[in-house]
Amino acid sequence: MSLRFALLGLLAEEPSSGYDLTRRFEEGIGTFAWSAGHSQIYPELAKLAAAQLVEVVSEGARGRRVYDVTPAGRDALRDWLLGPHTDGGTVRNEFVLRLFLLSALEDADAQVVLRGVQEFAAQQIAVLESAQQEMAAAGLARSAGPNLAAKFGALSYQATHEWAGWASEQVAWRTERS
Amino acid sequence: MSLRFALLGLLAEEPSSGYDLTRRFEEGIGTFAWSAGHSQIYPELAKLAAAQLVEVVSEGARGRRVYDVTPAGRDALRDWLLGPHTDGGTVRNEFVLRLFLLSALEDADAQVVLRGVQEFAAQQIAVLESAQQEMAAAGLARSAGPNLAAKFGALSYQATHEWAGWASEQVAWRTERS
DNA sequence: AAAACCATGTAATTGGTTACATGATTGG
DNA sequence: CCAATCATGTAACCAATTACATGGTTTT
Repeated sequence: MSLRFALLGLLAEEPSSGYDLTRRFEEGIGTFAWSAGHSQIYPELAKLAAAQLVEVVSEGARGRRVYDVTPAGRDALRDWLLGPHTDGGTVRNEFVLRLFLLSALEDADAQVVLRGVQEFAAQQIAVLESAQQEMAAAGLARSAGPNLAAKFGALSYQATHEWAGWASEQVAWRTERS
Repeated sequence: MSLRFALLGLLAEEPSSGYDLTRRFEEGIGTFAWSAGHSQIYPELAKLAAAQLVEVVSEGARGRRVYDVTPAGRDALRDWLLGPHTDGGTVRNEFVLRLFLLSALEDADAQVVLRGVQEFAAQQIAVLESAQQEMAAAGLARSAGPNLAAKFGALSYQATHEWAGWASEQVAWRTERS
């Protein structure tokens, strides 16, 4: 079900072709929230169009078809976003899974991984912050979506960075005690 | 592939039955990293046993079978954790997806959701912190796994809380300008 | 005795990834 | 004219969820 709404939301932000949407899933939204490949996107767009939640608004070269949400699609999206989200849905995140399983490693190995994680997080923070400054400098044409995503990413990586530091201390403390 | 390693990791921390593992996926690891239902776990345990990465270490009432990782399983897990993790894998997180699509809502609606998110995050932080204090008070028997998870959760929710506040300001600013 | 919970499994369906397939357009 | 990229689609396979199915044990 989530893919439907991801597509509706992306189209609500900006009308796009299936190809465009595939690219957009490789950016912020794909890194932190949800991703999909083109082989999943094209059939889903067809279904959404059949349900009249999206429609083709222009056709271009190479069979390119740009979709936009219909008013019905906007309503469906709004209902979903404002509706009850009791369970938060299932989560799949291989990166975080690795972090959670670290305690299965010997201390020295765990420290190596934790240092790597910290480095990676620091690097990502730097990338996102410089991107944000570029965007701000390039004028006010900052659309909400990418901006929200970048901020979310920066804060998430900061949390990861801090966690890795804390975890590393815990492991060191455990090593000393033994 | 990830499920295999999730199971190996959980068993490395503590030998468990399929039923136990199902419950454990409903806690920290399921909320932040990876989850699975029993109908996926039992067949996967059978496959892991066939590959000699896990083994049955005891049988109890009601056909209960407790599994533990074998040395080969431990090696496989270690290789995976220390191996190259170039792409971080795909991410699926419905909660975060909702956040990313918020910009499709009208400002007033978005503010309602953002306030809800902030409240939820604050509440989760409180729950996790009190749980951690309880654990600390209950003595030193704090195993690494749940502890790491709780800390990760607390930091993640803090990031979410901060993000929601920031996003709310952004939306308010956009509202005024229009 | 009944309800709640422990404990395991399989089958049917849906969701998602990888591989296969084709062709147009643009830039160098 | 060649390579890169744009653009769309389907098929085969694997992963995951939901529904079906059974029975033992503990608690009230």
